[in-house]
Amino acid sequence: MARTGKAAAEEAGARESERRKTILRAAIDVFAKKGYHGCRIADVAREAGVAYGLVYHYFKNKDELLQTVFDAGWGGFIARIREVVARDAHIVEKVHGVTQVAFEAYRVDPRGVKVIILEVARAPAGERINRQSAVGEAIQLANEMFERARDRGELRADLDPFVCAGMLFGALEMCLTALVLGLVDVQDEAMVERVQRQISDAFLGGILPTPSTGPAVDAEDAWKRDRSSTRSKTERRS
Amino acid sequence: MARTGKAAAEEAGARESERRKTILRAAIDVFAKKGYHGCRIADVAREAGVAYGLVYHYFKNKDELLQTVFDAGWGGFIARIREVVARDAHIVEKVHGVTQVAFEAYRVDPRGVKVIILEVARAPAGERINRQSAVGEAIQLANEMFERARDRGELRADLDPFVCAGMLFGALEMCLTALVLGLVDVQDEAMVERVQRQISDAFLGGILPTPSTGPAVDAEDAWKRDRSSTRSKTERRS
Amino acid sequence: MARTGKAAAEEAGARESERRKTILRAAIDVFAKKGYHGCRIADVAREAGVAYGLVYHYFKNKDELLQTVFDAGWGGFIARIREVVARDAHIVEKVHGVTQVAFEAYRVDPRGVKVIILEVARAPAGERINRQSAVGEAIQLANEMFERARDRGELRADLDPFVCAGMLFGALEMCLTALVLGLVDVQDEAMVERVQRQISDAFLGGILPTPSTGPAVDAEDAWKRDRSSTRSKTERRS
Amino acid sequence: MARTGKAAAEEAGARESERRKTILRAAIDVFAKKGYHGCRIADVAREAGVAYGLVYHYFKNKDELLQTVFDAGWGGFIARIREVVARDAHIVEKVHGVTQVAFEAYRVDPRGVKVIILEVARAPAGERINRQSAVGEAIQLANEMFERARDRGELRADLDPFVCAGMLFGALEMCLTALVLGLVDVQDEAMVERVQRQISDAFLGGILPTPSTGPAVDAEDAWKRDRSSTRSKTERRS
DNA sequence: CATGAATGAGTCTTCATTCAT
DNA sequence: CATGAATGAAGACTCATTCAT
Repeated sequence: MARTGKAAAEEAGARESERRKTILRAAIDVFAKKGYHGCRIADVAREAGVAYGLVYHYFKNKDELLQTVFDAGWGGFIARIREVVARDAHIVEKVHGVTQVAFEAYRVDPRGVKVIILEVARAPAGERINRQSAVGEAIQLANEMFERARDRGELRADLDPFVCAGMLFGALEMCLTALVLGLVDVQDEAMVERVQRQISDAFLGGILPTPSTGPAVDAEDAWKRDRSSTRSKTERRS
Repeated sequence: MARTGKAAAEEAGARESERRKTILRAAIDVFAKKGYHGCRIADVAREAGVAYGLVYHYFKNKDELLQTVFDAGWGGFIARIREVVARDAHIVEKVHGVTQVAFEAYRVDPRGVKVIILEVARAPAGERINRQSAVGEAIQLANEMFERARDRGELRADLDPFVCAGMLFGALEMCLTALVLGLVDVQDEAMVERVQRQISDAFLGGILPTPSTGPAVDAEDAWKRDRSSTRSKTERRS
Repeated sequence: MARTGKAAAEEAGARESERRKTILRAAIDVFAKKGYHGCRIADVAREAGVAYGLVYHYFKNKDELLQTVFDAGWGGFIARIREVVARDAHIVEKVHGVTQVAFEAYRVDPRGVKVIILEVARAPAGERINRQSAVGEAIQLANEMFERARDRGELRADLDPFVCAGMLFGALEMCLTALVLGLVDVQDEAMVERVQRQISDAFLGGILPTPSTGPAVDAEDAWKRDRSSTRSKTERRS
Repeated sequence: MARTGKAAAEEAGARESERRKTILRAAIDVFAKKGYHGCRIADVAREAGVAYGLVYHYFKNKDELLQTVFDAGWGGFIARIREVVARDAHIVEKVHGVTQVAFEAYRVDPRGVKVIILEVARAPAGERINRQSAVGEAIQLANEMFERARDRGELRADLDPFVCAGMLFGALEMCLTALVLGLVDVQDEAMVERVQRQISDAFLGGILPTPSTGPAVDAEDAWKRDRSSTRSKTERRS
């Protein structure tokens, strides 16, 4: 092939990739702003500054667009989590690592995280995206991590690894949700940093084996005394 | 009581209320099965075994249906949470109380919880339900709880109440999500009980003030040594 | 059930059927006027004087609409043909019967016949309607008819029943096409009658066993003499 | 001939013509396979192994593509028919000639014939191709042929030339349709030959003047006795 | 109260056609 | 000539909502 043709092709390829990225970026922004169901392809096209039909040149349909957003974002996230989990390190380091990955994702692309959390991470039942490959996948991964930690004696003996996994990701997700939804004024980077650190620390404080029995003892008694009364108050939801 | 007009009217009222409840119940089930956007009014009507248009007798529109599901479920939940928070008790008891409320809701109506969590708790931006009255409301409530606890010295000094709130609800929500999505085999009530207990304990272990410095110290060092390398690995999202 | 409810239901049922028929009729007319691909659902709705969406209340989609037109028209046609074929009668009577059925269909609903012939009878390959259940079905039917006639000695011995079938339906279809397309001025009913009679007669004249060898003999010689020259002229289609 | 510039130009021209033919051939095949409306330009391009836009270099638009297919195929067909009609020969020879032309077309390019028959010969009303230049044109041509035959006394006196024309082309078209649609196993060339011969013979048997009154007489009586009953059975189309 | 036929605005999706390279 | 990215008009289809009975 001639030099020109090749160069042109490369340039075209680059431009194509450019366009595709533009559209994907626009989709993330629009999804973050109006939600998946609340936006039209036209919105994405307008946001991307391209013609209506071009979206369909790069993506089969609206669903695939969301899928791609999901795959790119969540896939990268999971990959980094996996890398942390695979390390041969103490659970303390791993928890810090997971937390770091989650917050770094937020710092790099808060709107992307918003879409992942709000639209796909727990996509409503019956939707295209399999939740077991989203939340479930993450939990499974963390589950393995905590299982190994337990086997190495790095975990409180009375805790199920699966519960630890749920708690860690739950804490991360909910706190990021709070940031994402603007429930917390994220004036400065320091604040985010601070939240991140607290999550790691508090979580670890709860799951590491405690040499001394700790302070939870008497509290437990208070709880037991109160429990039945609380329970009886529960009614069925209409 | 008279058995005449008044009784008839009551009976009629009761029957109406019955219908309404039937439809609401059907809505919860259908939302849980196919998601809010994935179902049609016709689905709700079929599930309830009533005629198409009857849904509109009892509910202004599809949104109000979801709102009502939300209000009934979430409203009740929040009310019970509020009751727990209002108690003059140690934070340990309160945390146990909040956890108990959440799990009791799951035990009583798992599908209702599913809908709340998946459909409305963090309804995508631009949707009818104000998220600040969902997740935000709960977090705010817990925030106050932890603030008071901090003021009473029941909380680790280095923790923001708001982070504690996020962590608690995050842990609860994620673990319930796991149950709700069937990620965990919920063969028996004992398993649920066990998960509930672990969440309380682990969470409390992380947030209560520690008399002894605890075991986290050397781990922290390991973390600090590793941190920068982890950080540098973060790449941009496409 | 109360008298009123029943009457209302019946009335409603009748009205529904009425609407459905109206739409079907409109579809036939619009298909006849603009062709299946050339018309929009909106055209059908407008022609029927109903709202857009109502078409979808009675028919799953555009295709089903065409299918229904086809089933109603062609199904009835085939049924009548089948009745004629089943008669225990001389092939002469049967051919007259088949011809009569075809022309009667045209007299009763020329536009319906037009749609059947132009749009579905030989729907282009890859289309929804299986042609083998259209043209093929008719030919198969006639084929059986002529097979029996041959067995009874009512057919020229040198003719394949299948060819007879093709010739009969071909003649009918082409002549009806001519009428339908307005290639012939159909001023009066007498003209149509006349065409019908001629088709039967000429066709029968060609397929009935000839006592005397007839006049075709020397013609055959002329043909043979000419044949090779004609053939050599054929070129390939680009 | 020089081997320089002129040859190069010719070669270029030939190559262009080659491309054009490739595309046209691809169009015929794709139309035959999926129908005109059922295929996209992309399908044609893929089949031809050329780029998307190249089709538009050689053909103004999709319609022109079909038009060209039609013109090439039908035009050639009509031209040959015209040649046969123009001969100064007995109607017997001419009918054999017309039949021969039709079948030869099928032998040379069955898919081309398929497209002509299914897609354009009776293009639905409102379509680009004027039907009077397709079926109508052929019928008109044959009409003249039979008119002349009638004037020369070569035709049964009671037949309209126009009906003869319709019957001949109808028989040809329907039998070719049967071949084209695979309704008949066309294992061998002999079968096709056989069908061709039978059509000519049977058709001629029906339209040539019969010296003796022939065998149709009593059949006619049976028909007349039966007719009214058949007629009364006609019902309305839903 | 109940019913479900009727309405029609809102969107997705397709695909012929153009155009810059 | 060739390519295929870009355009956008056209139209099928959905489904929330209304309304007459």
